[in-house]
Amino acid sequence: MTTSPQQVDYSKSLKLPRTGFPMRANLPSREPGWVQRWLTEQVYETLLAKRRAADAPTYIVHLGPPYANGNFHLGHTLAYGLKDTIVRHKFLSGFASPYVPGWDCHGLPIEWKIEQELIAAGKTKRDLSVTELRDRCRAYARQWMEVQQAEWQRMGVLADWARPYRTMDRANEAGIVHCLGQLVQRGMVYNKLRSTLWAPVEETALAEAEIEYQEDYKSTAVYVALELVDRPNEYLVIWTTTPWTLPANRAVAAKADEEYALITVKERKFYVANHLAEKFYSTCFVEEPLLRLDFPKFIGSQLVGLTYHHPLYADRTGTVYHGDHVTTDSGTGLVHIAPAHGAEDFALGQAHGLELACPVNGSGRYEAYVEEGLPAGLTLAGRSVLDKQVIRDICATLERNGSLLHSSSYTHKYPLSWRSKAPVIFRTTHQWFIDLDEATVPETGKSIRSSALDLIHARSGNRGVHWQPENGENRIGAMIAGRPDWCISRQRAWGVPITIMVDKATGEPLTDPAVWAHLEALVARKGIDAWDTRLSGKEAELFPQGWLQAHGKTPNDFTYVRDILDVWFDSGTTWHHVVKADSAAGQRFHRTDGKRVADVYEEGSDQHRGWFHSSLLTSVALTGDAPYESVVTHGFVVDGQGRKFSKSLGNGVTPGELLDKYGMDIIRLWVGSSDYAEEVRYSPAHMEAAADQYRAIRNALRWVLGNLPEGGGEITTVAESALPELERYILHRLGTVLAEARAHYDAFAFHQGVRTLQTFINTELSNLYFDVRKDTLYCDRADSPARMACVYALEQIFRGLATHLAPIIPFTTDEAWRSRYGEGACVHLEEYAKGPNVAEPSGFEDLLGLRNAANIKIEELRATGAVGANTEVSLTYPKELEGFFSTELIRLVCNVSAATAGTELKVTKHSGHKCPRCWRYYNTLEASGLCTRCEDVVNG
RNA sequence: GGGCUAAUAGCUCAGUUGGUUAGAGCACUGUGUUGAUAACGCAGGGGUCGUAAGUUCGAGUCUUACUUGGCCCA
Repeated sequence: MTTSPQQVDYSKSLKLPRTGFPMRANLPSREPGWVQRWLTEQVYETLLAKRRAADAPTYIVHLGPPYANGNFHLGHTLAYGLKDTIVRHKFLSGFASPYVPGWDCHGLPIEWKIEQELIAAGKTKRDLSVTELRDRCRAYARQWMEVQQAEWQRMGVLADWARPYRTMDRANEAGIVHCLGQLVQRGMVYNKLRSTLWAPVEETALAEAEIEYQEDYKSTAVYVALELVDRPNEYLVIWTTTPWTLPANRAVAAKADEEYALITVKERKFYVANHLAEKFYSTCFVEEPLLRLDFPKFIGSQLVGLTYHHPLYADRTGTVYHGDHVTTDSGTGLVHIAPAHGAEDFALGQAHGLELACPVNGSGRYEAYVEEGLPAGLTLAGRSVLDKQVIRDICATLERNGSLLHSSSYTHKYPLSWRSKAPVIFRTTHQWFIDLDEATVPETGKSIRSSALDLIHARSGNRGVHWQPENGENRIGAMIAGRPDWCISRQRAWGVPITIMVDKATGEPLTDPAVWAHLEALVARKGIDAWDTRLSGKEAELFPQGWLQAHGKTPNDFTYVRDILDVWFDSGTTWHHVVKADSAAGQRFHRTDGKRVADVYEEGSDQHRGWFHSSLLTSVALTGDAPYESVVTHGFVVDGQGRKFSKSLGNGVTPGELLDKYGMDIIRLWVGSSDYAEEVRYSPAHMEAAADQYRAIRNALRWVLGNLPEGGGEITTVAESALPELERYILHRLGTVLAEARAHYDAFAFHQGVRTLQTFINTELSNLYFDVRKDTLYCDRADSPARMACVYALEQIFRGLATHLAPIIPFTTDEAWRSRYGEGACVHLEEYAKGPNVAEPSGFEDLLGLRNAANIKIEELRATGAVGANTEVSLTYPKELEGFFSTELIRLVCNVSAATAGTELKVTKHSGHKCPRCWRYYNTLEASGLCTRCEDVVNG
C-alpha cells in the first residue's frame, strides 16, 4: 500500500448536497422575470378556476382603490404586500379568493393637476368645457394607473390584472348613480345651506386643502358701537377685521361666564370685556379723559338676551347670545355675528334660527337687496366686498351715524385661494347632504347613524363587524357617533355628477325609480358627460322616453344640480358595484354562503375616517348591513426612531430604491416580521436585518433541496412505524409548527407566524436536525433505511416550509418549488402542506437537555484545544438514561463519534482512529482504512 | 384642544385571568469547522420592562399623572 488512506479524496463517494437553487438570490434582477412568468402562465386565473372547480368556499378581500396620481410610496408597498399575503394565505388554505385591483380616479387632486397644467400654459379651466376638462383628467388618471399598475405588479401581487376596476369606468359611474338614486328614493338626501370657504375669483367653494395663508395680510379693523334697544346711550362694542360683513350682522355673541365692564365716556356707556377694557379705551379714546376707573361689572350671561340696533339698518335689531367660541385675547369680548360669513357664526345662527342666506353672490359682490334700508349715501349692490373703497364707504357711513369708534389697518393671517392667491371669504351656499339621523333605514327601522353604530358595536342583535385591532371599534364608533351629516356635494368638474333633478314646483328631488333607472342606463352608456346634455339644451334626454308627456312636464319644470359627488362616495360604494353586483351576476366575486359582501377590508388606520367609514354609511343606508365581515388595519411606515417620514427630515425612501437593492421578498419579509397593527419602522438597518433573515431561510431551503431529487424526482414514502425516533420527533415538530404558524396567519398575525417558522428553521432544523443528519445523508448508502427516512422527512419539511412561506416570500418559494418539482409546477397553485401526523416520541425533551449539557462540556474541552469538531469527541452519559434512549440515538443527537453509559456526563477526546471518509472516530477501522459502514458503501 | 393608540435587551417581537432569578430569533463577542463555505455548528455577554406616584402580601401585567411617538379631527 503506497497511498495512505488519508490522502484519498473520498468526497466524490459522498452524496453531498447538490442543487440548481443558488445560494445568492439576485432578487432585484430576477423577480421581474417571475412577475412576467406568473402573468404569462395566468397563475391567478388558473388558481381561481381550480378552487372554483373544487367548489371551494369564497373569501373576498376587497381592495380600497389607490388614488390614480403619483408613484407608489413605501406605505403602498406595505399595504399591498399585506393584502397580497392575506389573499395568498386564503388561497393556500383552500379558499377561492378573488382579488381585483382597482383605482380611485375622480376628485380634486387630479383636477388640480390639470388646472396647474392649464395655468402653466397661461390658461384657466374656463377656457375648456367641462367635458374637455374631464377628458384631460381622465387621460391623466389613465397615465398614472399604468405607472402604478407596473409598480404594483412588480410586488408580485396575485390578482385579476386582466380586469381591474376604475371608478371612472362607465359601469362604475353608473353604479355610483344607482347608489345615489337609491338614497334619494329612500328620502335620505336633502339640501340645505352651509358655511363654505369661497373663492370669489374662481367662483367656487374650496376645500381646506386648497387654502393657503398669507401671514401679513392687511385688513381694516373697526370698533363699532351698537346701541341697545330701550337703553339709550348704552352700547355693545364689537370689533371686526371684516367690516364688509356688517350688513349681514344678525347677532352679537358674548361669553356667559366672562366678566364685562361698563365704561362711561362722556355721556356714553360701553360694554366690553373687562380684560380688554383698557386696551379698548386707549385705542378709541386717546384724547378723552377717563371719567371713572371703577367700572360696574357684569358677567356675560347678564348681557345675553339684550337687543341692539343694527349700525347700518335703522329698522333692524339684533340679539346677544352666548357663544362658546368667544375669546378675550383680542377685540372686545363681544363678537359680531354674521351667520352668512363664518363657520361659527353659521352654527350660532342655525342654533338660534337667524337668517342664514348669504347677501353676497358667487363672485363676491353684494346682492341688490342689501341696499334696501341702508342710510342714504351708501350704495353696496353689485360692489365687491373686498374692494377697499367699499370698506371705506361703510366706515364713512358708520362714522356719520356715530357707530364707528375707531378704525385702523390691521395685519394678520388670512386665507387665500391656492390657485389665484386671492383672498377667500366665508359664504353660505346650498349643499347636498346624506341625512344620518332623520331618515329611516327600512331594513333596520332606525336612522343610518344608529344602524351603523349597532353594527360597529354588535348591538341590537347584530352580528358585529370584527375590528382588528380591536380598538378600531372605538375609533370608528366615536367618529360615526360624533360626525355631522355627510355633505356629498362639491362644486367641481372631475367627478360623478349629482344627477338630481329638482321639481321647481315642489322644491323636491325627483324620486321616480323609472327616471333614476334611465339616468343609470344613460351614464352606463355614455358616461358622466351624459348629464351635461343640460348644457346643450337636451335635458329631455335625461328623462325616459315619454315620461315628460305622461307627467305633463317639460324640462323647464326642473332644475338640474350642477354639483358633483364627494369622491369618498365613489370609493364608498365600490362594495356595491364592484363586488355585490358582480357576485349577484354569478361572476368572479360569486358567493353563496350568505356572508356579507366582503370578508375583509384591509387598509391603513387613517381609513377609519375614510374608506371604512364611507363604505359603512352607504352600505348601511342602502342595505341595513355592513359591507364587510372584518376590518383589518395597519399602521404607517415611520423611520428608525419612530418618526413619520417627511421631506423636511429627509428620511424618505422610495420602494424603487429598496427593490433595486434588496428585492421584494426581502421587503415582504421586513413587513412580515413587523407587527403592522401599530407603526411599522423602517431604516436601512431594518432592511439589512430582513436580508439576514432571508439568507437564513434561503440557505435552509437550499440545503434541503440539495438533498432531494430535482425536477420532480420521486421519493419513497416511509410509514410512521418505520421512522427512526429522530424523524418522528422532527416531523411531529413540523406538524406542530405549521399548525401554529397557520393559526397565526388566520388571525392576521403574520409576524407571529413568520417568527414561528423562522425559529423552527434556525433552532430545530439548522442547529439540530440538519446538523445531526448530515452524516446519514452524505455517507450512508442511498437506500439505507435511515437515509430514506431522512429524505422522506426532508421532503415533508420542504413542502411544509415552502407552502407556509409562500404568502410571505412568493418569489423565493416558487423558485424553490420549481427547482424541486420541475418548471411546470408552481407553489402558488398548491394548498398548505400540513406534514404527516406523527406522534411525539416520549421524553425527547430530556434528550435535548442532555444535548445542551453535553455541548457545554464539549465547549469547555474545545477551549483547552484538545478537540475541534464534535466528531473528535467521545461521550459518557449517565446510566439512568439507559433504557429510555438507545446509545446510538444519544450519540446521534449529541453529534459525537461515540457514546457509552457511565456514572455521569463526561466528554473526552476520542482515542480511536478517524475514518477518512466520514470523519467519525472508531476504535478500529477496516483494512482499507475506512470504517465498516463506509467500507460497505464504497467497496461493498 | 378632542378621539383612538403605542412605549419590554442594539433590532424585530413573546410575555395567558397580577405570583418564584422577564423569554425567543436576529445582531454582537469568542470559538470550531471548511463535505450547506459570500455558508454551517457551539458557547457567551446584553433588558428591571418610557418616567413618577398609587392599589396590592406581591405588578412588565391594574389605576392616575407625565414624557416621547403615530393616525384622525378641531
